[in-house]
Amino acid sequence: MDTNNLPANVLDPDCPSRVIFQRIGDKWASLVVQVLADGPIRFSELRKMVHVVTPKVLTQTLRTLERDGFITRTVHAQVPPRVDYELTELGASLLEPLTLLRLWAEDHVPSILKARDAYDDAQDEAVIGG
Amino acid sequence: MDTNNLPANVLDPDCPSRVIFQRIGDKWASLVVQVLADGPIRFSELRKMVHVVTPKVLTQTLRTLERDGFITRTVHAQVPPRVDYELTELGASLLEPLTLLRLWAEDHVPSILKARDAYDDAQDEAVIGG
DNA sequence: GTTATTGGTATCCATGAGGTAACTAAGTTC
DNA sequence: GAACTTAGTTACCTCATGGATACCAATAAC
Repeated sequence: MDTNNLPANVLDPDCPSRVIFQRIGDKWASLVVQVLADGPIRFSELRKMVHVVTPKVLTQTLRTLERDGFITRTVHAQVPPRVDYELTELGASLLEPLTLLRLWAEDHVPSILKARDAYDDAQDEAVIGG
Repeated sequence: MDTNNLPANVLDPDCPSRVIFQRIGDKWASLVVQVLADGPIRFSELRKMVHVVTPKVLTQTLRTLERDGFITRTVHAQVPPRVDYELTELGASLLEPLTLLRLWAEDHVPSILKARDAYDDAQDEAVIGG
């Protein structure tokens, strides 16, 4: 391992990649990015798409994504206000790995639910068996 | 949208794929899976690899991964005890998308840090400018 | 009988993530 | 002048996650 060239390593708690890796795993951030895949969208539309997120939390999520360079925020001088959010090139580049992960999750739902049932049954038997 | 055939959709809060998608984003789970990529490993070794995780939290993470069918837990009848954790086929299949995401994160660390600096500078100027 | 080892568990506690609800700006409509 | 609109902000509260610490079981070595 070449520590001079700072090899990024998610397992190192001091490596920025670990922080970034976990930011991607954020409850809302990755969902927002995937909604933005269909093009620019305004705040209220986004709220509807990402079902059940409070304005406060959505704002927090969007600010963080903006700060990290994943999205841009465009305020239109209108009344009532109109604000559009759009993926940057960086944000768009995240779509590919993120989509693969989403597809994996969607594909393996049955396997995981099955594993859970089997595990829970085994637990029950262990308890009954004493 | 065909609701009878249950099209998996991460954006639907009631879809199991959303839960699973977010479990992958768990602080420790995805890290553990990536460590297990190198083959079976015992509890104490795992703790050293995933740097700074308390035994309680590691146990919780491992139990959840086991329940969801990502890993197996093998207890050897020895004293002192030896417990090995190993990826299942399901868990191993997650490695591919997860690795792509990790590589993305590691590759884009500089871009993100740069975006952050630019954003913070802009914020500072806005404050100074009044 | 004391100590060391491994893989945990039990208990308590602090942080913070996220939810609720009310409020604001600013112009348009009624 | 009251109400509606969008895109938030603010204050307040709650609950779960995760951290710190101590302890335990079982046996072998000393």
